[in-house]
Amino acid sequence: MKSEPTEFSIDDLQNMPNQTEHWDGVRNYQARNMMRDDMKIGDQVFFYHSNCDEPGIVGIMEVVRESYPDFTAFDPDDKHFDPKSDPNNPRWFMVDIKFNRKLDRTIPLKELKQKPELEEFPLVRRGNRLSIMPVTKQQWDFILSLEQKS
DNA sequence: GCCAACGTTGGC
DNA sequence: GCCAACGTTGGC
Repeated sequence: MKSEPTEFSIDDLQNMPNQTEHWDGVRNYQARNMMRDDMKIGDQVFFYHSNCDEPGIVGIMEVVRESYPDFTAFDPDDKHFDPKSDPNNPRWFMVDIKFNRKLDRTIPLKELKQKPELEEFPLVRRGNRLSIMPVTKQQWDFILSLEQKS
């Protein structure tokens, strides 16, 4: 899952009560579907910092609550307000995410792009703009194996 | 700040 | 249903 650290960083997550926060503001159908249909309690998730000095994977979190309506879509004062999302038939969903740990170092996007093992990983594919994307077990293990290097 | 690559919108 | 125009994302 991506977030701009100026908006919400892994430190912000770590400092939340219970180190837990709802992942609101996703307004893309593909990303929504993954939260709504695929993310289950106990699933491990990489936290990715985007749009910053060193874009990359910075930590690990865990799903602690499965899909429920993103209430920020109902609030006209909220940045992510969407008048088309009806509380009786919500368009947008979110999950709750809990801090697990920071990686010992940021694993930069630049480095991930150089790895033939990650050719199929959506994050490094051209033009990818999804803020949430699936990680296979193989990709997960490989990425974690990079943590202690260089 | 630029711009490529998308996704969404809305006229027809 | 097509597609041009527009808006957003996000690396660089």
